[in-house]
Amino acid sequence: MLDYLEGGLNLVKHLDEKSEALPDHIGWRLWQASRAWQAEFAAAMRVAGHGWFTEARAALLGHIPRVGTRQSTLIDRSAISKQAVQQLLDGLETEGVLERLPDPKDGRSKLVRYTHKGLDALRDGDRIKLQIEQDYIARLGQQRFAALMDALRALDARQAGAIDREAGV
Amino acid sequence: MLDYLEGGLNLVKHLDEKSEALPDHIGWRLWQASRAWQAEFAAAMRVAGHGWFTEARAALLGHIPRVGTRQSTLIDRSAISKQAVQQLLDGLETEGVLERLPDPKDGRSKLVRYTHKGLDALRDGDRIKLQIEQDYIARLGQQRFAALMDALRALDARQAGAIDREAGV
DNA sequence: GTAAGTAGTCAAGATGCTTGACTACTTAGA
DNA sequence: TCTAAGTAGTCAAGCATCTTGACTACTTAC
Repeated sequence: MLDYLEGGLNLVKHLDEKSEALPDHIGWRLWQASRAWQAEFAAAMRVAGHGWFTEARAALLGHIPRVGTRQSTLIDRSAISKQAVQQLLDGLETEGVLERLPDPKDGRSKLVRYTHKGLDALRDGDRIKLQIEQDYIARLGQQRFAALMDALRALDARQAGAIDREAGV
Repeated sequence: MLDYLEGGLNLVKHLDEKSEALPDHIGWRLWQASRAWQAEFAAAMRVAGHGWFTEARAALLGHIPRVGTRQSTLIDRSAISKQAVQQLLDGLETEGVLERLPDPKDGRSKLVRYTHKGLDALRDGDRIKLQIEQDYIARLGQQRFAALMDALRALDARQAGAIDREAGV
């Protein structure tokens, strides 16, 4: 193997770029596409003045409906530990995007709610999502885009189903 | 892994209960699908005895062809800083997955090469990828799966094009 | 042969996550 | 009604991943 490398950089380059293609399986493609979307969205959000926006925070916000939610619900819903959720909420609260209120129904619990600033960001986010989607449709064509969404939704349904079976539901 | 999938289940539940539309845009779907694939793959790798396997390391290994590569090439190719690449390589070297050799052609440079252990992991990884893919095909159907891959490849091509334009190529 | 550029390293720090240990409150049940 | 168990949230410490800045060693261009 080293013989190849010692044989000259051109050969190595050739092997790298032509003979051994970069990964082209579904996992790699999904990862690349997801990263690209995240990067595009985050950049647009920063341009729109939401400098506090990060990927981790976005992932959490994706689980908070506009009407707000209980912190414990959020913990159940997101895939991370309650301490991680709490730390992210601390940051978002400091940024003024969210606020936490005591739950009048349960003295242990807290309600997480968007501030005005948070709702503004959601609105901008929706606009940016639509813009990116329009761009994707323009490049893929309506049909291929629809097929993409359809397949992704079907995959999601399959995962929920898998859990149902595991849980004996 | 299960935590994540459970999150997906709760997502569905939430839709039923509160009927507030949760994210259903392309970015969210891509993110969910990508995370699910990563989790499934990583779990299978750990079961196969590759306990050192993590997502960050996987992302780096995805850029290292079987014949190995120069560290600087790896730095160019991956989207992270050279120091981050180095730290990941340090870890993988400690785990015995990779080794670094001086480049006989360039005294500054180092060659990154898989060890026997690393090549074993690649082989298991390929097997697992195929298994997951077969599972996806079984659930989506050949046609929908092909449409998914086609759309993802088309998106990737568009991004490469965008970069080319930015670089003035 | 020297100035500029490239490859890699070392160090310090930020972010995002983890586990463990804890307080405060609610609920179930003898 | 007590009390034990469970739930909601917090505090603290630590790990993994990634960043920027400063540096050494080597190569290349002129």
